Formats: sequence, structure tokens, C-alpha cells
Amino acid sequence: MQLSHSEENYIKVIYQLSHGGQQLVTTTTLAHALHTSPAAITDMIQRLHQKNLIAYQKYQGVNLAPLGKEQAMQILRRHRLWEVFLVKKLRFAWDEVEKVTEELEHIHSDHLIQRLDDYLGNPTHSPQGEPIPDKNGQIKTQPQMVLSQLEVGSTGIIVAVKDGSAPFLQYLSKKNIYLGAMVKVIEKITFDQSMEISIDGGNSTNVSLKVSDNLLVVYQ
Amino acid sequence: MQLSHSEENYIKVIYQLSHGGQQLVTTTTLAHALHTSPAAITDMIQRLHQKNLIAYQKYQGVNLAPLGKEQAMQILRRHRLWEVFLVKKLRFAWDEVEKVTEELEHIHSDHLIQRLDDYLGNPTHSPQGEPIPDKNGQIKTQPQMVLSQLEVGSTGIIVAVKDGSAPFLQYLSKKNIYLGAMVKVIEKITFDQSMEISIDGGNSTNVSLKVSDNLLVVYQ
DNA sequence: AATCATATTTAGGCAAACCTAAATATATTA
DNA sequence: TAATATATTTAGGTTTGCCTAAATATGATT
Repeated sequence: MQLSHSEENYIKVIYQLSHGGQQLVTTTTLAHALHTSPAAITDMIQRLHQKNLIAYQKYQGVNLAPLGKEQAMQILRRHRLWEVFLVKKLRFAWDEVEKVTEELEHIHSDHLIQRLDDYLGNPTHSPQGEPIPDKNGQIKTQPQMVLSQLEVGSTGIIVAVKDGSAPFLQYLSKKNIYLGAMVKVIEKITFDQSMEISIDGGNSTNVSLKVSDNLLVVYQ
Repeated sequence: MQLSHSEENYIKVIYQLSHGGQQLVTTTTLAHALHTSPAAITDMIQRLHQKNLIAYQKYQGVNLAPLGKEQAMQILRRHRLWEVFLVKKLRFAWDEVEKVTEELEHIHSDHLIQRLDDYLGNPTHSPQGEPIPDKNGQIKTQPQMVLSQLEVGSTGIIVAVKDGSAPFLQYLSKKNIYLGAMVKVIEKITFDQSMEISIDGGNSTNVSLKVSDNLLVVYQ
């Protein structure tokens, strides 16, 4: 089934506001999120229900039906892969990606998305640290943690940065720390809670607690 | 001015069918090119005329107005940059790009296009050998020629391949000949009309007339 | 110059996705 | 529990971009 841009936006927002299907979403909430009127929401909701994309009972709010959830995963997959592309390849800043990915996510070609996925090295997380569904819509749920929690000797992959400020990002880039980088904890210094780490198996370097508390990793 | 997908498609097709504004385009021609009815064409034409995008007189056909030509150049710029991306970065085959770039070309972010342009190394030609307008809509019109016409000692840039068949492309990739490659003519062998060339200043290699006749270059 | 074929435009309608205003259902609170 | 506030839906209307059928203009033919 090929959805329109607008339908896809509704599906995506319902997925997010229902926290992955855990709770019903009200008309007003959707109206706020989609910057439109409650009447327009009801209108669209009834069409999406007609198409078996959502579960809906008058006055009771909506949730995704299985078909809608499938679609949501594909939309998120596209969205997050493009985010990775914009940040890793085109050097977009974190806050610049949203507006553009909201357009890019609606391009449907499976072939394009598969190639992009491969080109990016099959990333598992977006720059914001959100997991990227695979082509079957499955999410490998590796738990995320901050680097400071990683044990000595363990290896993780940098998936996100909590503090996205320019000075911090510049510091990271000077240290050669980037999204997708493999980081190994060599030693923890109890004295000041800093740690010795190695990036991609290179020479070790020291980072403060403030830094290791702002880097999100997934255990490898 | 922000045009809709549909309006942009009309503008692009009018540009192409008028050969860059040299001749009037008829309703029927547009209807064929856009896979729609003549009535729909008249409908849209009148709206584009209202917006000063095209020149139009009833029953006389249309052409782009200055405003429409500006838009056309931006659309072509986006289209051709995405073509370069798909072919050079995502390794799309020549005939696979069209369907996808027709979607990608409608994404408007100037920032995105500028970054993409830089990321691709500011290419001057699409994989099909079409020139890529710069951000001001200007085309640097370097004349295109086949490699076999290039003089001994001259240097050109590979901008396109006439024969896009898989065996030929495989041959080229084995010879390390790719789009955007710098090629210098070392020697022409009169005996069999083959030539010695060097790619990106590397060791020289021999290509037959059949090959040099199928490679389009721009004089550097 | 009148006829005929073809091209173009107009007229009336439809679906998507929105709008405002009015009607109705649900939830809150006295 | 009745009154009131809030949320939701319905009704009627708009714009975009298309449709078919009918009307009209242009161009070719005799």
C-alpha cells in the first residue's frame, strides 16, 4: 500500500504519541502535533480507519493497527537513515536535520533506502540515538547507556551525544570521536573519575566524567 | 516562491520540450509528456500564467517566463545533483536513477542542495552528461565532445558514457575510468586509432577507438 | 470559401486535505 | 444529578489537480 505524504505523517505521529502503540491518542493531541484543526484530524482518522491502518472508535481516540505499525516502522527507518546521512556525510548540525528529513522520509523507493543503508554502513542508531528498524521493520533493541557506565575492558559504539552544543562537538571532533566510532574503555581513574579510552583501536586518550556522561553508547 | 510538486513538473517539462525556451510547447505535447489530459493541462497552464511563471496566449502554446526559467534551473540543479549522488555514491545503474530523482528533485532545502553539491565535489555534469546549473541558476557551458576528438596532450573530464551497457561499464571500472575522472591523451596510435591515456595523472593505458568514441568529455 | 479534422478550452464533477461554524458527546464540578 | 466546560464530530465550503463530455477555435483540404 502506497500512502500519501499526509497519511504517512499521521501514522508517524500516532506511533510516536502512542509510545509505540502503548496508549490511545486523542484528537486534540494530534491536532497540536500536526498543526491542524481537530475537524481535519477526525476527517483523516476516519479514512485511515477505513484503510485498516488504525484502530478507532468514535470519541475514544486512536491507535495503530498492525498494518499501520508496519508502515510506521518503514517511515522511521527512512527518516533515521536520512538523519545519519545528513549528519555523518553532509555534516549537518543536529538541529538542522529535522526539517529536511521530514521531506526525505516520504521518498518510497526500497532500492534507494537499501543502498543508502549499505552506503552508511548499516547503522543501528540515528544521530539522536534512536534505533533504526531493519528492512523488515524489526528493531534490534540493544540497550543504550552513557559511556561512563561502561566497564573497563568493554567496547561500545557511540550512538548519540546528549549535549549537542558547538563547543562540545568541536571538542569531540578534535578527539576524533564521531558517531559510529568504536570505543574501548582502557582504564578508569578513580581520582577524578576520568577514563582512558581508545577510539577505533587507536592510541588511548583521556576524557573527563563530564564528557563520558554526555556520550551514549550501545554495548558491543 | 514555493511551487508544488505538480507545478514543478510542469515547469521542468516545459523547459525541456521548449528546448530551453527556444520554441512554444503545445497542450497536446504536454499532455503526452505528463501522462494527463489536455483539459488538465489547460487548467494548470492558466494557473502558472497567473503566477507569471509562463508566457501563454489562448490556443497559441506556452513558454517559460523569466520567473519560470529561474525555477526550472533550480529543479534541474537538484535533479542532476541527485543523479550524481545515486550513481557515484550509491552505485545506481544509469537506468535506475530517473524514477527516484523525480521524487528527490522536489525537496527544496537550499542548505541541503548546497551541502550535497560540496559533498559531491561540485560536479559540473550529470552522469548523463547534462550540465548542472550552479546555485544562481547559471550553466557554465563547456562544450562536450567524445574522447576520441581530444588532441594529444590535452586534458578532459569524463562527463558521460554513450553506451551504458553492463559489460562496457564493467570494462570502464576495471580500467579505473569513472565519471569525473581527469583524462589526459598521451598518444594517438594511427595504426588502429586507439589511444594511450592517463587517468588522474596515473600510469598510461590503451583504449580502442570504440571505447574513446563512447566516452564524453569536457575540455579542461 | 466552405467543410472537415484536430487541437484547445470550457463546464461540471470528484477526491484529498484542509477550513470554520454548528451540533453533539463526554467529563467535570457544584 | 443537573449544569457547565471541554472534546469530538458533522456539515458545508475551499483549493489543488485531475477527470469526461461538450463547445469552440484553428488549420488543412477540397
